[in-house]
Amino acid sequence: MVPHRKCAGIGCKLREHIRCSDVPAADVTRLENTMVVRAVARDEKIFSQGTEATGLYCLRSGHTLLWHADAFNHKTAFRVIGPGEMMGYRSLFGEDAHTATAQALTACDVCYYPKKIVLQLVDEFPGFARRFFRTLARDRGPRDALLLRGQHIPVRTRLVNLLLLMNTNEMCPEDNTCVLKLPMLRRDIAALLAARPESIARAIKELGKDGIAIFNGRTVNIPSLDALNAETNREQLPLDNSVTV
Amino acid sequence: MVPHRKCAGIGCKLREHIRCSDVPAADVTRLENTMVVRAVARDEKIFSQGTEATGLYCLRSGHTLLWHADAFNHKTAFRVIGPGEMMGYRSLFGEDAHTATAQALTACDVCYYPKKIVLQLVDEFPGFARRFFRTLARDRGPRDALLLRGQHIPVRTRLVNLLLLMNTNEMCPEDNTCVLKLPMLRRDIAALLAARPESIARAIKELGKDGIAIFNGRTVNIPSLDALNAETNREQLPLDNSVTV
DNA sequence: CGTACCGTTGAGGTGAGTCAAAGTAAGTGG
DNA sequence: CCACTTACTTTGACTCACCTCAACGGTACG
Repeated sequence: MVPHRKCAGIGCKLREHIRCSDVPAADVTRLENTMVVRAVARDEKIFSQGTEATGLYCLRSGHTLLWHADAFNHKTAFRVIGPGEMMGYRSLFGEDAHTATAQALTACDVCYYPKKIVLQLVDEFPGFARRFFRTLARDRGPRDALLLRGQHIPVRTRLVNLLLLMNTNEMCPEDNTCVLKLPMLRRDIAALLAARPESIARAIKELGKDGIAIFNGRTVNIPSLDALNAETNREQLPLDNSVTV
Repeated sequence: MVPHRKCAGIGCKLREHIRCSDVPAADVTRLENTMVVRAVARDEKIFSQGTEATGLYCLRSGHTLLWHADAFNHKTAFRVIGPGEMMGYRSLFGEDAHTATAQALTACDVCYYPKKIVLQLVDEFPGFARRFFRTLARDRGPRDALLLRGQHIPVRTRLVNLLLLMNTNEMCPEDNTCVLKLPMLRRDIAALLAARPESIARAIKELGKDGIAIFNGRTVNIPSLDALNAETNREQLPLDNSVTV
């Protein structure tokens, strides 16, 4: 697999924050020493809704799905976390229990930073805090939700939005075509789009028939990114994806 | 009008943050001096999607609707801001243009704090920053959206969820009944629930017929809060509403 | 006493959910 | 390597909640 561009160099966004902030080497070492890396198997849960937030998680590799379950266990996925991205920071700073469950879509390597040291660094180093504020404020969750879960948008268009979102996270040639490998099952796509797997299958069939996106298992062939873009009328919003946060 | 409990004493959540933090009196005075209070008429915009975020807004009185417009101007409301609540902080810290428009549902008094001084205080006083982190992390927006806009939830239930959310913001007697005055039009309710005004009217009629919530213009009579709660199976999530943040 | 907007009601159409069943891929053990 | 199990995916028929369009009633305001 081609290494993700956000993985190149350093590993995860938290360390990127650290590196670009006014944190002395001694504290960086302290952070590194308390960090734990854990290998997580597919379908395994990294943290669970309702449990206490004890630290910060960061994906070194793999993909994770964040979902929320309501009172009668109706699961609603709202975010895909890719390599280099952090998760669990909302509950950490909210001082609440986790409001979502993080479940591995693929095998993952997860970095874990204990709450105590993260909060210490935030308190002591304003530059670090500022970067964190920015990440928190730019959390893509609410923004993505509008694109992926708005019911005035048909399922077909929501699926296209998902492809475009996943595309910004993945390698893609510059020649207006693209081959994309989705890390999730149909039922996960359904949970993300607030639809049923059957509806996803039908939308996939339609997109294939129209030559917009040809699905082959989890591999998606996109003959023309322009045509894909034309399917949706979303505006281009700046995303918090770049290496230099 | 009965004064809102969050308005009693100090006025807004930002000043509450300040008061409970380690900020010296001199800096508090500095903040007070740069603050501007503006009277805003119904329907007037406080800030607009796409414009630069130059400061922080806080409602001293009145209600405001936050909505987002997509490329073809399809408006989607996602949050009602009540007295004492802040808005615009997401764009402020994200260093992005506003991704939503704030429009007054009723006449409002709005406090405005320039970006510069807010960021200064955040940098200088960790206790203040910490409180802000908490507010940012606990932003009700994403959470409310699940209750108000999930399409697996019927419009009738979404309307009940809205009543329950508005209820936590308003005065309400303890005897299990409640009279609620909604600050918005039917079309605003529709925008919040991602539905059409006609569907809202039909849901209102149904709730009245069943004696769950009797609408009379913008006044809603709720004979039994228990019955209203029984209409929905939402879990009780801690809200960032209390005066002592 | 219009004009304009808001709110309600009705009739009809449809996208997506539900249910059931068949098809396909992916493991597992002999 | 093949039977077998299991889980995932797709398809079809049916249903329904909500949307659309259109008309009408209410209320505020000049």
